[in-house]
Amino acid sequence: MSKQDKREEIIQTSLEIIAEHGFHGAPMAMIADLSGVAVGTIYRYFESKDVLITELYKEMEGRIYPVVLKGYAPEKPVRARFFHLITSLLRYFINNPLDFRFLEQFHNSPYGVACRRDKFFKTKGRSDVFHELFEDGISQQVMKDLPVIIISDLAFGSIISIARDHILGFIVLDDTLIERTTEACWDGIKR
Amino acid sequence: MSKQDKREEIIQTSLEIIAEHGFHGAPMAMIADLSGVAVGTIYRYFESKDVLITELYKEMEGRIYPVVLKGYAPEKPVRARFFHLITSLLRYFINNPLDFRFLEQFHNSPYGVACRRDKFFKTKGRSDVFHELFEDGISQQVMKDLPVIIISDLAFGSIISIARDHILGFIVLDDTLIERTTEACWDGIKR
Amino acid sequence: MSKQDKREEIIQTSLEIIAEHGFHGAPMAMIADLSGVAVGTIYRYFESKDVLITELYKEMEGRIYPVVLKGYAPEKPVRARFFHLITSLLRYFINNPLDFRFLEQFHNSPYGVACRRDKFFKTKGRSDVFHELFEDGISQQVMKDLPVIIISDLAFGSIISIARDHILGFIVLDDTLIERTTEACWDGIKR
Amino acid sequence: MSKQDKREEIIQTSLEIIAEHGFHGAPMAMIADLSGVAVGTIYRYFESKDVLITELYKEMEGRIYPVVLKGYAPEKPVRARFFHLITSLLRYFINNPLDFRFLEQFHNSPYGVACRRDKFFKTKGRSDVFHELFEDGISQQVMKDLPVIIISDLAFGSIISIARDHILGFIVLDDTLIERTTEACWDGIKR
DNA sequence: GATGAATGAGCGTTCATTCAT
DNA sequence: CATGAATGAACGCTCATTCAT
Repeated sequence: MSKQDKREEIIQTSLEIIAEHGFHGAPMAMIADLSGVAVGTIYRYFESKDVLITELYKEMEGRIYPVVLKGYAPEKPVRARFFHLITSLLRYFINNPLDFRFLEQFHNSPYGVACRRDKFFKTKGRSDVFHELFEDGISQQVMKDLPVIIISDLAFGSIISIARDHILGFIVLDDTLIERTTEACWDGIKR
Repeated sequence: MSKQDKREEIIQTSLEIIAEHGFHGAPMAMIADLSGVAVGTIYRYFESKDVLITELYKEMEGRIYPVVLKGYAPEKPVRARFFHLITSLLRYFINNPLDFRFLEQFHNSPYGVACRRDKFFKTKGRSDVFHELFEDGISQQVMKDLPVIIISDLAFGSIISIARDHILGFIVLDDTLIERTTEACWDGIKR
Repeated sequence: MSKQDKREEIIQTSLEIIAEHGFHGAPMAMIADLSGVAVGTIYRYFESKDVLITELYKEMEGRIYPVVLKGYAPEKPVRARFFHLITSLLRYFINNPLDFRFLEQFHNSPYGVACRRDKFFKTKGRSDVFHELFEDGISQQVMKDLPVIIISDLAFGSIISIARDHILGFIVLDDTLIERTTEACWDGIKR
Repeated sequence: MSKQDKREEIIQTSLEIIAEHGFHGAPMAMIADLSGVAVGTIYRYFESKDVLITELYKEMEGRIYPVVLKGYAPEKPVRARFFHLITSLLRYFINNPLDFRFLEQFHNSPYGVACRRDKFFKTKGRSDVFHELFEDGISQQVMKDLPVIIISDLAFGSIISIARDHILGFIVLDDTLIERTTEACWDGIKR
């Protein structure tokens, strides 16, 4: 097994265990076992459990962005872009429930809060696609004149809850439901 | 100190510590210390830490419901009732950030998932105010014709995210902002 | 077993293991085992291994001082006082080889160096018996006009080496040998 | 880099790290890193860490002896020889504090005790310069009629303590102080 | 020979839970 | 009933040593 493969294996196994059992339910020894490596080996790839988790998060971002942005056309109208991003994200979560569960664990933890705070303060200058979209929407008066962060919460809060319920098996999201749900989100934020 | 008082004290202290430091950051010894009782005593009132946490959650519900339902008039139109419930809940979270932090910890944990699952299957028969409201809204064709659970996610997902950002200090919700935010939520689910 | 007894037991066991195997050769688990308590129990009495070791050192000082000072008469001439202290100390080490071995381990370790440094800087004002004796000796022109610390090294360095060799079994110190050795030490520092 | 060079490099690096951080503070990986070789390579030159340390000690002796013996004239009187050896040794320690620190670590450890014991039993037959000097001194009735080992402790114990305090910065030994200190040592052992 | 990734026993420490007082 | 000292399994992490390349 190559160095890259082993790193990948550890990442993937950690993802699975943490997604299923949470951070405390994922001892390094268990991750090692299920990864088929010795405990010490993990520490060759990740300085500490904290670092492993943080890297796992970065990995996650690296996986999601390309998928969600595939076919994204920044020149299209705000509404179309919103639909593209939201349905893509929703589909990603549906297709990758482990990623979703991990992200939930992550965001609800010291790491996540720190990360959120970081983003909040650092994004002032640069911008991610979502932020950009919301700012466009507001300035073009297509979206409500509310703080970006609230627009963001309205949209993400909703679809994350919905994704969660789908993954827990409380609803089954098919294409029409995804469409109509996104529509509802749009209704919430559009002017 | 009476039996009830002692129980209350333990519940309250647990709430504070868990809200601030999370489940792992709240050892029984610390809870005991700050509650002014012995560790063993906690086990007279709660079979285990798990039970304590679950009870804490029930306690929480018992506190929130009365506050949120205060002045609630089931005979009023769906829209008015929605506004009442959502703004009340939002205000409750704003005024009781510890409760909010605890609930977030709780929902994002094995307990929370189990609890959600329980509720989902048991609520089939009986009904809570929110459920009832959403069902009314849908059947009266005031709300979108989507599964109740999705309507619910649209509304709650949003306002929970917003409450979180307020508590983390990323936004400051004043009365107008609460009003306009609720309005946006309504836009999302109204037909 | 009383609380005091248990603390005493842990102290004594630690002393024995550390004296024989050094700090690294004395894992908490081994100390616990031989003390007849669980690992966790040690942590009720000592915050950490570092603290345990530091306390052990204080304990040691508390044991040695009274023994060495027994019958010490500050009004006697310098030479007599020197003989009293040095032979007492030598005898103490001979009778308590574990204490001696521990002290050697301690002094040769981060703890010990820090402790030495502390003493060096703090003793400027107050004074221990030995310091006082050496200062008296120098000012009365009975001892050589060298820095106190050098006088101290001349005396202690010698008798510690001698005690070590006795404990290792390379020599057998009897009363006459102790007497003559002390005499030699005295010759080294007397004017 | 030649085989000899590599060995030398490992020895020197180990010395520095161990002198500064002690045995536990000197992991093989760190030694390898700073030596510019791979961990595995060290094991080609030294069977184990224990062996490395023991060899390091031998190396040390090999370095000190020539320096201390430089200009040593066995035909000179005992006193002159004593002065030569003791001041040379003291100067060596002052000029090579790393060597001194290492030797202290070494002597205060299982290795050191074993080594001392070895020497004690093996030196019975053959003899080192110091031993020889002390035996000469005693038989010529220039030194006190005490066991050689005690004479040795009187001298070495003192100057090692003094060297330590100089290296720790508690005193500053200049030429006169070295002279007077050696004189004091001599007073201790001379008849 | 040299390499350094892999190993896993072992360490110091924590904390939910028990039970003698 | 209340207490809190005692327990020991479990955790994150280190590092001397091995061995495939």
